[in-house]
Amino acid sequence: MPEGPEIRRAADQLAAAMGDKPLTDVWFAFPQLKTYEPALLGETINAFETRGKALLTHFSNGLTLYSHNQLYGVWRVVPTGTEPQTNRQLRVRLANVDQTILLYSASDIALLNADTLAAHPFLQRVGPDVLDVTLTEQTVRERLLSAPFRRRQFSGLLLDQAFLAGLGNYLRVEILWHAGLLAQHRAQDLSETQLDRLSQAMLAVPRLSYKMRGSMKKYHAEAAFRFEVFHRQGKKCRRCGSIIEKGVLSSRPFYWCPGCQK
DNA sequence: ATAGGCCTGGAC
DNA sequence: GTCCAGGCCTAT
Repeated sequence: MPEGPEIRRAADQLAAAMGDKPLTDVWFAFPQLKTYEPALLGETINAFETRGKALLTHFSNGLTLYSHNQLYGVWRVVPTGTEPQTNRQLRVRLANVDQTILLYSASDIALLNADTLAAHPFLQRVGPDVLDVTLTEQTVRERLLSAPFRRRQFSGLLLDQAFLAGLGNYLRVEILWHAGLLAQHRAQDLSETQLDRLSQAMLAVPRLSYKMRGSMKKYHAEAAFRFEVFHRQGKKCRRCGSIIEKGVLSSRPFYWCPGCQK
């Protein structure tokens, strides 16, 4: 369940399912987490927080479950007592009397306290979250122009969670199309107008994706975020009619419109 | 900046 | 079986 908007949507669903009801079942697959099961039983969940693609489940006793879904982890919500049949590896189960949340396949899971949370290697280095409503275009613009980010090509910069948290490959591709920029460009070389367009797109595109309930059509068949270039190689750009191209940048698939992005 | 490895599931 | 993927870490 990959990029920031999808993780945040999952967090919303988990929060709605668990509410503030006490936990009646706590189960972890990993042996080193099993010792925490009794301590969490009867506790409640204070909040599901996201920091980019990391999900933090804060329990009422002060512990926090850190989980990162990488490319493959997935959360499910089911009525308690109706665990689905699946080939996926169950890693976490938390339940109250009504609802059960299940985390499958994720391998990057830890239980943290206030101290270890602050010291966590990923959380320590992530930048501001693009879905944080207090993050403004002005702040993004200043960050783009600050050292060392100003010298870095967008191909790598937009995937770097230390720059901004929550962007991933489809958002990188879509943001650069919306801003009309090439992945080889650097902030230090942009005009004022280009900087405005980029900082605007960096917030607007992920926020629109979140509003549209993410990009994952398999899970949200109705209305998903619409890609303009991602996975559209060989098709016509809806803005200029040019044929969309595909390549590899920062060892990830990259898509662009040669007519719109120069 | 880039390559390779890790982890897992789905498409083929 | 093979390859690819929306991620991220480490080594170079």
